[in-house]
Amino acid sequence: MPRNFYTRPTLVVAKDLLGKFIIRKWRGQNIVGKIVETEAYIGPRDKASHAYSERDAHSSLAYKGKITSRNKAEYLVGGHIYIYLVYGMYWQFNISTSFEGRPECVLIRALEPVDKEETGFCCASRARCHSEGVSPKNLKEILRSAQDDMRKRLFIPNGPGKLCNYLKVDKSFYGEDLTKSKKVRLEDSGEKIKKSDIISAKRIGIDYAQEWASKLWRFYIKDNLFVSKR
DNA sequence: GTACAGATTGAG
DNA sequence: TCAATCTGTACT
Repeated sequence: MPRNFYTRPTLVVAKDLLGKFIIRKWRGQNIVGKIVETEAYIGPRDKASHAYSERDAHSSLAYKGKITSRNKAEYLVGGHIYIYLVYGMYWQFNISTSFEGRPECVLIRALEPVDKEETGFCCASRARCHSEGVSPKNLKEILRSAQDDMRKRLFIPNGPGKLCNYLKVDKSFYGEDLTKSKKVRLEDSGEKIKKSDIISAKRIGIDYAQEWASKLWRFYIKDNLFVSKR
């Protein structure tokens, strides 16, 4: 995706990211996932944002926010990777949005695994149904068994920490430019997600953020099986 | 230097 | 419901 995709308003980007492919080049192969769940963080007034600061939130310079060694990638022009560790063990993959100097970003919360076929991309779940000769009706059962198989390796990218494991990304991707990187990029899948298939909900794990905790800034594709559990 | 909470997760 | 696990940040 080009720069001007990422520099639009953060809530627009967060919704528009649904259905896009993340393509990670790793050891000569492509690891691909379709984005199915996102969350917007709009600092520094947003108390859930890492750019929030009590001191700056109400000043006329409130767009500035605090800058630390952890959150400085949030301030880069849209299209850069902001990645950090939570709870001492899980990486969180974010994409900066808006202009340089504006600490706004989108957290990627879940992907649907995608296989790259000779004919192009297709969804792994569908490919597996096809190869095993089962109807999509039995998809849930298949996914459950696949999940059992892979649980130990956290390979199912249905959560923000798990998708980093799936994509093989870590702190070394901090500040990477998605429009230029040779290791990871975003691509339009050609799939247009209908407005009625985009669900808005409260963001997860930020109950401390007071009035900002109730903002409906989490977006996911309706009925998609890879949306993180709640 | 030290204390402490956290944009999660899977097990029980 | 709970604990694993460790870094960034604030504060002494």
